[in-house]
Amino acid sequence: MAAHSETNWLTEPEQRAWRAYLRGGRMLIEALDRGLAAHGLSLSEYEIISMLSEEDTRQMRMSELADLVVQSRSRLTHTATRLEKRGWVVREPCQGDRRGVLLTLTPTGAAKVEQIAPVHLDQVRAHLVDRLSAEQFATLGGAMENVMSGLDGFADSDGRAPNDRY
Amino acid sequence: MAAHSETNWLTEPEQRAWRAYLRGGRMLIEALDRGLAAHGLSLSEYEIISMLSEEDTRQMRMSELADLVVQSRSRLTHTATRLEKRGWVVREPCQGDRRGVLLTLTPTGAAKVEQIAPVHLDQVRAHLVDRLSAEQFATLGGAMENVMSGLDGFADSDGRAPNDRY
DNA sequence: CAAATAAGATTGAACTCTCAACTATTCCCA
DNA sequence: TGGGAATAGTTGAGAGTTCAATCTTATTTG
Repeated sequence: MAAHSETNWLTEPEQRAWRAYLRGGRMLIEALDRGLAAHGLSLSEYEIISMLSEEDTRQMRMSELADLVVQSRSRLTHTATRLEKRGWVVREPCQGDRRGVLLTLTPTGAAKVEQIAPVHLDQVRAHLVDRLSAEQFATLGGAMENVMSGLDGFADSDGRAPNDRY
Repeated sequence: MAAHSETNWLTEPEQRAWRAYLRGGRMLIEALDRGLAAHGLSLSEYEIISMLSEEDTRQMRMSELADLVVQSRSRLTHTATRLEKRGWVVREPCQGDRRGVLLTLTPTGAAKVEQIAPVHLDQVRAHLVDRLSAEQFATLGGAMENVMSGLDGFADSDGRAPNDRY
């Protein structure tokens, strides 16, 4: 057993796949972001109000939402403040836990989601779904679920890893 | 044929795959970014010097590099300036086209890439490659190549789409 | 060939995100 | 039950990114 730490480089096909993932992913996100920018919001802003719109109460705890959209709590705080200024969300106290804040979608915000959703969906189709076979897409989804489960709880919402508090 | 524009929502499994892609992708990038942050650089900075290190001349035109790593020219200009301050790259005039700039990896920069590459690779393996079957990973790569080719030339490096210049 | 247009890159101001520090509340347990 | 630790969220300053305008050099075309 070689005890030395020789680097196990990626194989040629692995290398290629990894590059495609990184570059293609960046291109996709950018395209979607620009698509939404034409309607006055960014992809991550859309994710936030869209997630809220799917709750039957139309509200969610800040930290829960931060985890869901993979943003730091601090970032969500700032973004929520901006969204609040635009009238799309409001903060409500969370009864039962006075530390908590419920970010709540306003009717205006809900209207915005409904207006944007079909547009955004078209772009997701055009750039992603329609470019893949059903099987490819399903495999992609499964793969990313694997990735997610491996990373679950990897870092908390403010960037400190679980084992960072020694 | 219904001429109305009713929204064709994603099917349940499509929805699930898309969400996994978005969330898993964000988690992955974030994990890799943090992994590199521990060594003093961000993922996108690493991408830049890593791409340069693979050229036999160890240099690349700004715009070509910007396209490769999917950053706007402006962003690359700023980032290159910061990398230059750290001594990892230098700008050189591009003979043959006096508009051009060749971003060039310094020996120090090359050393940094060599130092970081194995670390980064381990993280890519741990969070992505090792979590997927060979077939899943290959399919993922192929899928993202499809996405890439669909988006190729979709927007230039400063964010203006090809058909934006009317 | 001169004017117009395009391409390569930069600039600086506005905006967004990160990081560390901080307040407040709740949880744990001795 | 009280005090330490963990959780929820915010803050502000610094770092990074975007956007539109600008400058310079190449290329096109009338």
